[in-house]
Amino acid sequence: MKAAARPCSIADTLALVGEKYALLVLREVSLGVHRFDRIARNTGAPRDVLTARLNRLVEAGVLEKVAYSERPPRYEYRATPAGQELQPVLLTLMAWGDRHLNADDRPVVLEHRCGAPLSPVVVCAHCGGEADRASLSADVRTPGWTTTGPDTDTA
Amino acid sequence: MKAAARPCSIADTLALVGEKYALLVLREVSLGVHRFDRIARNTGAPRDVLTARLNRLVEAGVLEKVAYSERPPRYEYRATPAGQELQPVLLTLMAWGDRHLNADDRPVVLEHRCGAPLSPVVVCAHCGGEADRASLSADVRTPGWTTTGPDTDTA
DNA sequence: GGTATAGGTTTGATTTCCCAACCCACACCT
DNA sequence: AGGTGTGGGTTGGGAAATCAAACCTATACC
Repeated sequence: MKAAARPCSIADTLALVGEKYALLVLREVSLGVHRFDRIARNTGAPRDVLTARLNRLVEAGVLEKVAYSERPPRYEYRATPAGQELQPVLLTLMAWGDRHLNADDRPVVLEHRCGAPLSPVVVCAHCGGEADRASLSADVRTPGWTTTGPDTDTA
Repeated sequence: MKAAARPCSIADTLALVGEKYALLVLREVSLGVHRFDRIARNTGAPRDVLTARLNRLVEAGVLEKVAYSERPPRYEYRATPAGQELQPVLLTLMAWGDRHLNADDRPVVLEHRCGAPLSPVVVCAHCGGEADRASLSADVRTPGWTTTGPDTDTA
């Protein structure tokens, strides 16, 4: 047996969208870029890799193919509701890069409906308080996996 | 010339933490697992890959090596402030996986200070309103790059 | 007919990833 | 003193993913 890793939704999500370019494809789609050629150029993904990513994301229900031409048959890629729910991941990644990598000039600035440039904050849906390190405690539900690792591991 | 991809903080951030296992390493550190062997087991990362990731994350200022023993010299890895600021990325990834991949039983449940199990929501720091697709508009600051691509396009 | 566009597929070279084995310095036990 | 265990890696070679460029199919445009 092969010493399985910790069961975790982060790992499961990354197994789907953690491959190279997958999240950049989602970025483009969510910016309104829906067609193969343009996604390829905007992300820099090789075309064969892009084909693989698109198929996988469609299969996973994150994107869907929508016909925009009958003759010749042509499709574009749009985010499903599940795909749109990945937007928070993109927002938090962007916020971190804006702060730590591109502090002096941000390549893209999102404007919120309220009129301000968006700085995204993660809060608790229940109380509205910020969800940072200090305000959270983990409840690990898999027997043998604590925050400090599996106790006396079976070798 | 080589048809550069869109300038973007998401891409820049992923160039750092988008390689395989990088975010899982961060997950472990943020769960209180700081040592090489245990991080290796809990993430499933091969040891050489883990060595490469840890060095890269230290070099990038996301993790730091802290000595916990002089003789023999031994180090553990801890998140810097910059590393702690990646927590929102982990939270949003986990939330998506909890909802779409592990809806029936979540492997880890985080409890917020308020007592409720955390469901993280991304809001605008300025007005506190939720930041979803409909409430955002993009301002692309790099000449030639719009939301529809570098040259002409119809949405 | 010739050219352009859109969305791929194929080919072959280059990078990563993976995994088992090995190494080193020390602690602990006998 | 010798043997065993632990922590934190490094090394080597094979498997898999990525890359760039060329190629293919179908249709529209001139």
